[in-house]
Amino acid sequence: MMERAEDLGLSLSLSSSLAAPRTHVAAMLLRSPEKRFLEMPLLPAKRSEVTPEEGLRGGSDEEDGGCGLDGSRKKLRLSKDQSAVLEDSFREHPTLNPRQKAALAQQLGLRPRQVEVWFQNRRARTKLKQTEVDCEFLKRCCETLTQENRRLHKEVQELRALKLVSPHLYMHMSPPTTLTMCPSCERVSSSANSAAASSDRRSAGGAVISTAPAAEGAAVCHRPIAVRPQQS
DNA sequence: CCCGAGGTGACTATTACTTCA
DNA sequence: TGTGAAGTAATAGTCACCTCG
Repeated sequence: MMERAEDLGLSLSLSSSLAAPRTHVAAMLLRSPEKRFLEMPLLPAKRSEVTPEEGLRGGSDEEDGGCGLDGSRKKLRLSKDQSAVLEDSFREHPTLNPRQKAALAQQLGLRPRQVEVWFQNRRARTKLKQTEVDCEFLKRCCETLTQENRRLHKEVQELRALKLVSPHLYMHMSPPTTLTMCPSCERVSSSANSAAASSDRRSAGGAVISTAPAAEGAAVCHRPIAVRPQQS
């Protein structure tokens, strides 16, 4: 965009220290076909339409480029050391200001544009991964809630059946011990307290959760208003 | 040796924001 | 003070290359 890759005739090379085959990757780098373009003059990629003046202008990163003579995209593989430094830096601050970018580039023997691209990709891929994790988490939440909902529906049906068969027994039995949470006020209530809570509601007007079978399995908050005794 | 999947460097298009005339 | 153009940075989407099983 702003930083155009029209740096004609610039060769892409790792600094000598980084080129040392200390790692598997670096070693491979030196013997693989990639090596050929590490020393290859770079031309604009699909930007063959770049005008001569653009080509000479040179972007803010005048070391831009990255493609071979045939116009294909050629990739530099970062060494483990370089990646580690970039990772550390990313953990510290996921976005770089120009000075940090330049410093990192110098430290790693890369072009600022490469550092910039690395951070762009890192942000994008981190976000993507996080989205996947979130999605997975929400899926599990959904499954759990669906199961819980099913269970509550079943419970309601059983209670209704019981009420029809023997109302006397139903009147005197202790309520189910289900814990429920009001979706609106998020107060958790044990339904064993519901009877007391009902009377409580009448007297104090506080928000309570109705666990009456008629609630169709959904916890309903009879919340007139948060009428809690003010603590003076 | 071939092939597909996954990782990753590089690029383009788009959008949002800032600055300045 | 409001406004449009230009510049800049970030992001989304994609391509291309490479490695690995």
